[in-house]
Amino acid sequence: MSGHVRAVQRALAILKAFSLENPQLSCSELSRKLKIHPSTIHRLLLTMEKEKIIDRLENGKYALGLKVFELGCIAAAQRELVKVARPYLEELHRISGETVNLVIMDGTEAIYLDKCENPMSMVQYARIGKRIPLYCSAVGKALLTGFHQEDLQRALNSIKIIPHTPNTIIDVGKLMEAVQMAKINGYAIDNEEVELGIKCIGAPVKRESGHVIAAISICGPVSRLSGGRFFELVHQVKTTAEKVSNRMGYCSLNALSL
Amino acid sequence: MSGHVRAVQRALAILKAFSLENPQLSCSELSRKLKIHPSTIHRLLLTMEKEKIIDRLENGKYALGLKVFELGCIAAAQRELVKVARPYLEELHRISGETVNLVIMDGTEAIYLDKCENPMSMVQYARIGKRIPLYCSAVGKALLTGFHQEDLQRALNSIKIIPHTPNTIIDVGKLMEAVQMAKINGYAIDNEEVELGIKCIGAPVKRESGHVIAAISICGPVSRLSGGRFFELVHQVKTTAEKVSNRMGYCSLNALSL
DNA sequence: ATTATTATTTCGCTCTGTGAAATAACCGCT
DNA sequence: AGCGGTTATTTCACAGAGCGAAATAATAAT
Repeated sequence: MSGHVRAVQRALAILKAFSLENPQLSCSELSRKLKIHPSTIHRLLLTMEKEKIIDRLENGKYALGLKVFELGCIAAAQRELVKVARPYLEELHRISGETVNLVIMDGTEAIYLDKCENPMSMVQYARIGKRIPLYCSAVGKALLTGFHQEDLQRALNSIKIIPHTPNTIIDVGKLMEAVQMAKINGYAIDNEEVELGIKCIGAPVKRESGHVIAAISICGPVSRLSGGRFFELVHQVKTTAEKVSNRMGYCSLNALSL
Repeated sequence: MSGHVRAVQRALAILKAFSLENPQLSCSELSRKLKIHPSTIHRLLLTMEKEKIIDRLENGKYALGLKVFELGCIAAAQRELVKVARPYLEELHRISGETVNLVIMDGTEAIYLDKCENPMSMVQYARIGKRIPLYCSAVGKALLTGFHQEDLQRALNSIKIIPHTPNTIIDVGKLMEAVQMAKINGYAIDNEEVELGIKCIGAPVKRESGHVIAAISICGPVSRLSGGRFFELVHQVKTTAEKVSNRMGYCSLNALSL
């Protein structure tokens, strides 16, 4: 019938139980969290450890293994989008000097696929593989511009909105407006809505169908993303997103008339 | 008795079948490659697709999914070594201006855990998650310095040595010598043994036990890694590796007498 | 030392995952 | 179109794989 091999489902559930906040777990923790008999957890862990998918640490706990890391790199490398976008991200980073991100939507969040940042920078704005809410980030809003009115409505209603800063837009109506504006302008902003002091400019990447498949953004301290420079950066981000869109097979009227 | 849940083993075998060279595979390809009945492959793929571990592409083939990417990032982030080494790699990159790598041993190869390179550089020397042979790379030899004579002998004999360039050392005796030298000097070199025109300098990272757990290297075109600058870079790589070793809990007499 | 918690092994029973086979979809040919 | 060949997908009855209760061993907590 449909896909359900219990042992595998459970093994995957174990893998997914690990997170950035909780990168190492013991047998019993997993057992409790997943409501699976410790004996079974143990057996599955052994199986995965043998395959280097799971590491057992000195402290007896378990963690994601080297093979997961390796597979993750392959998963990233195989994504056409990453390959295509990379040089454009680098160019945008070079001309802007700011941290540049590439994200895609996954469920009700966005996930960082790639980034370029000054390796000597003191702050790290994002981390590849991390997730970020759609409703308060520039990339998130840029992604949401791909939705039609009703879908957007539905999507925003199904998301639990948590205020991260005083600036976070928590009103669905205002959010819809913001996305609407982003759609018209071709870019979205995050005005210290995720973190105070940090501003972002995001623009959507589209496929030939016009379907939004990703978003590109610039992030930085408010001081550097304001005044005349702000509009300059907006232009750069939009241009970059358009270039990647074209390479992914999207031709807007804009692009044609350039 | 020990870890063997067949369904899981097979699911993992499927995941491992994907590689950089072969990032997308069809049901039947997998079936042939792994000698597993197509029906079973299909069922396992469905199970994993449901969990976003596997993606089904437009062309009907399968690829590693977004979740694998995400888990891979967690696997990387959880490694203490990566966290500890990162700032030192960046410092080395800053002072040297060259591409810097961090690798660990895995089986009979080394695997890139992290790197710092000029994002505007034209060439990409390595890719995180990629593997590189022990016998011809600087990092490889640096890692091999952790072995005792007999283990080294055994290790080198069990590896199939493939000449990558005319400079690749294919004679086990000469290799042993090279590793011996590296052990004495505290650094290893790759003198265009992997790729013509590219030179590397590698140094081992050790734990408190003195056990070699990783290696750090600098890579670049021959022209930039020669003359007086070469020895300067050797010093920088060694110093960096020592700093990371210390942070990982290794105190050499050298380090104490600094 | 005593208890509580966790990790690991054993083992009999059941229900799961398996693979042969059937069916359907999809090529590339002529 | 129609026809062979490959591949994807579904069905189903059976074997034996994986499950979990329970027992045991190893740790941690007090």
